[in-house]
Amino acid sequence: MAVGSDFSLGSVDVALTPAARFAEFLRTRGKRITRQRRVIVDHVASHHEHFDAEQLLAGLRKTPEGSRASRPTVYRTLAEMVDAGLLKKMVLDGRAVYEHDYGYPQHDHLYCTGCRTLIEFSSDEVARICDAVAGQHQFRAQSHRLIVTGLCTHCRSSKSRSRHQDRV
Amino acid sequence: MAVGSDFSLGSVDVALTPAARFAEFLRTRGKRITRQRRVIVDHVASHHEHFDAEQLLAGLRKTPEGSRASRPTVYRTLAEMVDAGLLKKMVLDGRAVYEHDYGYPQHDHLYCTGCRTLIEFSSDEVARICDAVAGQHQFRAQSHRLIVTGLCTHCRSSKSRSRHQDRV
DNA sequence: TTGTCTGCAAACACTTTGCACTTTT
DNA sequence: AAAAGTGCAAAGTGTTTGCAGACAA
Repeated sequence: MAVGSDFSLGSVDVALTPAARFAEFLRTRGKRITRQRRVIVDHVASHHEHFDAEQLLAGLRKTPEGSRASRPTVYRTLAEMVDAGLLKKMVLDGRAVYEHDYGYPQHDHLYCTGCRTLIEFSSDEVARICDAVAGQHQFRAQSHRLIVTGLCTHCRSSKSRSRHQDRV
Repeated sequence: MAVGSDFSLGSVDVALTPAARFAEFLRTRGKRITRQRRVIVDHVASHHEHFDAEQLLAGLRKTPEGSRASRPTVYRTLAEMVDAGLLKKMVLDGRAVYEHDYGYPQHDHLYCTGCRTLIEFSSDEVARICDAVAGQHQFRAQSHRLIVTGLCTHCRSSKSRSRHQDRV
């Protein structure tokens, strides 16, 4: 993941707000800082849960500001935010789910097939293993994704009721 | 190519051929052993690489036998084979990829975004970590999936050429 | 002004489904 | 004969794209 700041005067990068970081990203790419892009980053930055495009769109439409961002624009902007290193994308049950990646520590997930909830956890062992394995295969690891699928306490109780299919 | 005998006199389950295992699965579910299901399992069992529905369909259509299995039937049968524990499904670049799961040891993958190749590796440490983490969160782990994304040696050379987008 | 962005509608890839007919049991 | 399976065509999902008008620089 190439993150670096093009102009580093001190310890710049880390202190930037997501919006500022995105603005910088756009600027260095000759892209424009439009109203919709601003509204979208702000909205995303103010919500810290995992979300998908549809949820974001729904959230935006609750505000007069965000109502003006269309679905295509939301999709386009999400892709840009991933490029900018603000968001991380993963695919669950056939749709893309996003989470914050800027200023957030590396982590992995437990995924409950009952309630479709993601639980975060950290383990530096995982990263260590990835590096080791990559090395053994002359592979240049860029990132990894570990998802432990199962049932959370809550869903384990109502297990027999809910038909939890294992789509991956 | 279906190999073995359907009647094992010694150690049962593990010794079953994929086709036999599938037949048993179908039987116990009141499902029927049709020509297309037979052709599909046999074809799948005789190819040991990762594949997606389209590749399987293409492969089937090269044989007179398999030509009679339609796309919907292939999809339906793949789902059944996953249920039967013969195949494991994962999603990469927006389409489902299958791999053998019957009689194959647990493993994880390195995924090259350049050539979209999966490289298998095993690490019991990973399973250990998953269990540990699940325990800490009162989570009942059913399975896990670890994918290390990056570039293989080959693609690392032609890195600048190939536009390797990071869809996940 | 210039060139990027946007919204719309249509297109997309992959997968699933309704239904009349075919097969297995 | 009864029940389950199949193929076809059509419908879904979630996401992407072509294009003309809107807008940031």
